[in-house]
Amino acid sequence: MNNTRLSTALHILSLLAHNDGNLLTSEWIAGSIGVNPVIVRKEISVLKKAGLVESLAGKEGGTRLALSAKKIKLADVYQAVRQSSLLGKQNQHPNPACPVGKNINAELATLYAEAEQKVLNFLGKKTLAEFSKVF
Amino acid sequence: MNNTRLSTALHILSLLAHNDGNLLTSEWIAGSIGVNPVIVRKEISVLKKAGLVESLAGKEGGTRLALSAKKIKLADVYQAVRQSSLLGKQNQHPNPACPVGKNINAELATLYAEAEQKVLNFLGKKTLAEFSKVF
DNA sequence: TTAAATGTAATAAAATATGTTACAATTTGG
DNA sequence: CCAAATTGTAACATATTTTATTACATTTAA
Repeated sequence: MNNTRLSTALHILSLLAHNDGNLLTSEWIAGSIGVNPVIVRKEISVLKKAGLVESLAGKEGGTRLALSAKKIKLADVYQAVRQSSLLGKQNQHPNPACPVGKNINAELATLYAEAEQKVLNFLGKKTLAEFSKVF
Repeated sequence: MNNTRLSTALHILSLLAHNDGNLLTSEWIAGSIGVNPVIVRKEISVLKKAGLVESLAGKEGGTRLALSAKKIKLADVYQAVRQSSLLGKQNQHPNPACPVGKNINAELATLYAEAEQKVLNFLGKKTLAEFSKVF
């Protein structure tokens, strides 16, 4: 997760939470984040697949939350944008002739999954409403 | 942490733990991981600064643990290789004229630090000895 | 004194992430 | 119906990060 995707997603969702029901355009959102509107549309596409937002095409179109901000957990957002293991990639070509090389990736997978679960538990207790109420 | 550095470090340390006291060369370690020996030496350099391993230069040189595997916590390893926030980068150019843009990075920093602390707590309970005993 | 190792800088290559352009499809209002 | 504004997405370009490689000075044991 060495990228800005979760930050971008939380920024988008915070803006939507602050404009409850109103449709915001990707261009307007992009202006608040300071990125290209296409980046915003791509991230919105991901959030849409997760059922967190909905969009209307065409003139006067835009995006709004699909759920109340109280019902959106930060864990849902994380899972929507998540691409790879939190603690990193496993070693790519471990030597199967070595007892450590042969088994390390399975062991790492377990460890990383457990660590990630701790983060999910934490993020599962926080809602978008709480996160965005300070703005 | 979208890289293999923690995996590589744990692989190195597991090999050292399994050869208690013996000096292992970067070339030998690299052969088990399946990477270039210079990658191993660079990672060892980082682990050395953290006080986890020690090396001897010259012929018959190599690297060994500087502490018993029971005294090395996986949190120490994580902190040694850690470079950036676990949950990613903050947004780079948020618009200060927007209430959300103005404050989001501070809010993200707090959230990300708390999440990372959960991982540190988890990894602080695990030792290298436990992690590597299965090999 | 030679061979084998570390330590590290410099560079190259590969992989990821971000940005941009373009344009079809959709939808509203005039 | 038409023009304007928007989404959705593909294709491509650029930038950044990660990994690999080469080179070589330094250290140390036999």
